[in-house]
Amino acid sequence: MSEPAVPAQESLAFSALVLALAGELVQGIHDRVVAAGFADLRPAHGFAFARISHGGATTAELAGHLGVTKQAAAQLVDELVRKGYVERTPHPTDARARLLRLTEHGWACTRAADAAAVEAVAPFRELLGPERFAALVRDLAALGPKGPIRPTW
Amino acid sequence: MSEPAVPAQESLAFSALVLALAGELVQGIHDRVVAAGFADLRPAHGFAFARISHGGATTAELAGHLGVTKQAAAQLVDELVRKGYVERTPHPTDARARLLRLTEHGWACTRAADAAAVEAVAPFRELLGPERFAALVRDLAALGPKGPIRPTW
DNA sequence: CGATATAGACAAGCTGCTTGTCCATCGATA
DNA sequence: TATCGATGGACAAGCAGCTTGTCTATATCG
Repeated sequence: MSEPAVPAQESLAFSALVLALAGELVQGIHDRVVAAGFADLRPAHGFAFARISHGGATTAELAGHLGVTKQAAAQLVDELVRKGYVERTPHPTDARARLLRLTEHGWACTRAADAAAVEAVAPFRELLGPERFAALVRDLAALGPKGPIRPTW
Repeated sequence: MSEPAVPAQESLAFSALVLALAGELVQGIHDRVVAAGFADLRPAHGFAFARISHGGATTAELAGHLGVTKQAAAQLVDELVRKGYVERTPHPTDARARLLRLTEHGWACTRAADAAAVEAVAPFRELLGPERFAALVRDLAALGPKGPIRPTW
């Protein structure tokens, strides 16, 4: 075995770096979103917003994307509806289902989260410079990670 | 404002990619660790192992690193002790504190987790090739993310 | 038209984390 | 050395987010 000693170190460093970076991003984004006035949300809600804003989501569908049970998703949606971020509208073709849609407040939060993400990433971008940063994003994209899908936080 | 339109897109893509990648890594590593026979652990334990294996950790210290309360950390340590991964030893200079140490079983798990991380990263490494992957790791390291420290999952 | 699957809701329960309180011991200071 | 605030750790109670299990209404396929 002992052949890939350096690659192993590199791979370990890679996962540690990605995990550390993700933690820092989550924290940084969440802090800014809270500071922007959306203090009644937690990081985990981000993925739900992403899916709902994409359109065509039902509660069961959302549950699948978040990797949780329907009840957990229903509870989360309930909370977001109570807080005015999401509304349930009748589904055009399925009388059982309810189509989820962001309210204006929900869209405002989404915009704030996007701005927060850009701000949180800005120092990294400046650290590497535009070219190297662009290359970094390109290489990360090339890895084709299959899923925000699962929150895991 | 509208000046940084493309950078904004790029920054958004960056955070989305890092988060997606982190989720995939967590899942991939955890699955392999479970498959290696350590089924009684959850992803969140990883950070605790990392800190304890580093040496010199007490429960309160661990709590700080994990970003949770002392009680939560104490509970987690209790569980790891019960399951045979960690042992509490007397602290050499502080009669209040207990020094945390991995057992042989704990070290075995750490080795399995490292191997799992390397395996989980392998496809990415092959996708980019050794040179581009090394450059990627170098650039990520240059960002100097300050903390595994906080689990957030 | 009948059988099976699915969207969503209701109920109960568990687990991981929190806050609050307490004691023993440490470190600094008088 | 005696005292006092700070700290490591433990105990207790409570909460929030998630789970499994069950039910109804509707959809879809034979």
